Amino acid sequence: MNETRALAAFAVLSNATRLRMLKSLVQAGPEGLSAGAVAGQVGAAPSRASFHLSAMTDAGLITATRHARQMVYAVDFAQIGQVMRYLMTDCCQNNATVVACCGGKPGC
Amino acid sequence: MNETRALAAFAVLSNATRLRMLKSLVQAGPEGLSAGAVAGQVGAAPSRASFHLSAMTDAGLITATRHARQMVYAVDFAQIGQVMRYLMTDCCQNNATVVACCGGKPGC
DNA sequence: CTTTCATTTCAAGAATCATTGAAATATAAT
DNA sequence: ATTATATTTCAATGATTCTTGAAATGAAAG
Repeated sequence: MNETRALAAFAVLSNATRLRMLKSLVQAGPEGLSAGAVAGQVGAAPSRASFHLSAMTDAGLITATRHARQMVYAVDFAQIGQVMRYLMTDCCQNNATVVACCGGKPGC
Repeated sequence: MNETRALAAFAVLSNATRLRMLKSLVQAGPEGLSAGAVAGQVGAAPSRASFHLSAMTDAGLITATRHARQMVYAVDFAQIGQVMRYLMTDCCQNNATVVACCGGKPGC
């Protein structure tokens, strides 16, 4: 994970439609969801869903595989972990407060 | 932390100038840095630095306090922790792979 | 009270991003 | 081959965002 990739990841996450798509895909788990299913869950037109799913794929946050005549998208959890790690370590220098929040401390 | 605030935070983090400003402010620690010092460190014109620092302040990632005739900005580590937590928990449902990355596992 | 220093605000233009619907592509079924 | 389904691509439009330099504001010093 470098700065360029992190910036691309944050850009993907800064859009409401895409963030909801990510949540839908997280819920779907490793099986993933078809483009049409994602579009349905977030209430987006097919072309709009495709546009955003491509952006997420290009940024490396999700994977795309064809399954018969549908495209199936799934979250790349390791990549998201890398993004979080970049923010925690490269940006925040493992600041204690930040680390504590991620460690699941209730006070945060 | 809710979706709206998280989106604003990601938008802030998706710009190279702002991400570098954040890194400079992290290095500066709780003392913070003046607007001019931040501008100097990232090589930005005063108006441009002010624009981005305002965006970061509005998103809640940094704090602004006047000190004589200069504005001093400092990272709000708790807020950044909240953003990370939102991504880990609300978006990724504490997925094991994501959590492991943040826990500092070397394999990630 | 004028000057100086630090920062912000403003307006204009450039650049990027998002949305829409129509057309095109890819795959499968009849 | 034709038809149907799923998705992507494309072009046009609209909406945000970014950058720049000039002007305005806030605060301290002479």
